[in-house]
Amino acid sequence: MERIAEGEYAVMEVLWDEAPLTAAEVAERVPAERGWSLATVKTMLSRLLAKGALAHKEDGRRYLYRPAIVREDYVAEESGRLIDRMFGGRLTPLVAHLAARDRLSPADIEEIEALLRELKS
Amino acid sequence: MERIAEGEYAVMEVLWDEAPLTAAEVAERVPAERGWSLATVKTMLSRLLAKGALAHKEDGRRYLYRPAIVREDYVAEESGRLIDRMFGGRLTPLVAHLAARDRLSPADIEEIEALLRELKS
DNA sequence: GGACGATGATTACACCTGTAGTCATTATAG
DNA sequence: CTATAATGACTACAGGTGTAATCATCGTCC
Repeated sequence: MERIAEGEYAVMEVLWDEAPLTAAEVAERVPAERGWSLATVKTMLSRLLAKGALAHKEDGRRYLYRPAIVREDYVAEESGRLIDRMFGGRLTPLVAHLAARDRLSPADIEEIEALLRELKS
Repeated sequence: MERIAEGEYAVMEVLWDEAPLTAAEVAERVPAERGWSLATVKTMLSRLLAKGALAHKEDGRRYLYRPAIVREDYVAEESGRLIDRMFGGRLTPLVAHLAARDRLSPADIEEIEALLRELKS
């Protein structure tokens, strides 16, 4: 599975949320902050097709695009990569790190504890 | 703080671990899997200097390199970026995700629970 | 004192990425 | 039928990145 770039990821998000879509529909749904032209979105779509991250089906003279990779898999790969690089593959140091940087509210802590309790049962 | 590329990060790791070092010493310590020549390491060092991620001190006719940014800060930025992009800024979904992908052993769960207990006190 | 080795600086180059513009084709509106 | 609009394909181009090679300089060994 080839690497997906930051910008391309924005396109994937759109299609993971709703598919299939035409290029124009994708362009409409990309977050406005990107300020992308339709041409830019089309470039992204082509590159993602070439990378095998999207699939397409002909619909008359245009394409309907659809994810060819599962979001969960991609997210797993990316988070795994970060945790491997920065935390020696261990999640605990990441949690400790975020806690130390005040990225964890008491509510977060409660929530994670509840999740872990559930995992054990 | 400018962005540090994947390869450059390997050099930062070396210097976060031990500093100051000369270019040759850094090259020796870069993980062998990279298979980098000394020239490549020198390029990395120059770029990191230009980005302000490293500082250098002259030692005769060579440099001693030393990190100019704190590892904790960099790691915080990168993990924050990933969590924002993929988990809407919340840590809980990340933990849930890793659990669902069997990246959490019972020992991990224990460890995180202990950490959270400590955080609450 | 001249060859040699180490060192930072400079240059090289292909590939990826962000950000489009242009082109050929075809369906469509009038 | 013809002008127009939509669409994918192709082209463009600057900046970042991986991966070096080359160059100029300076200290050192014989």
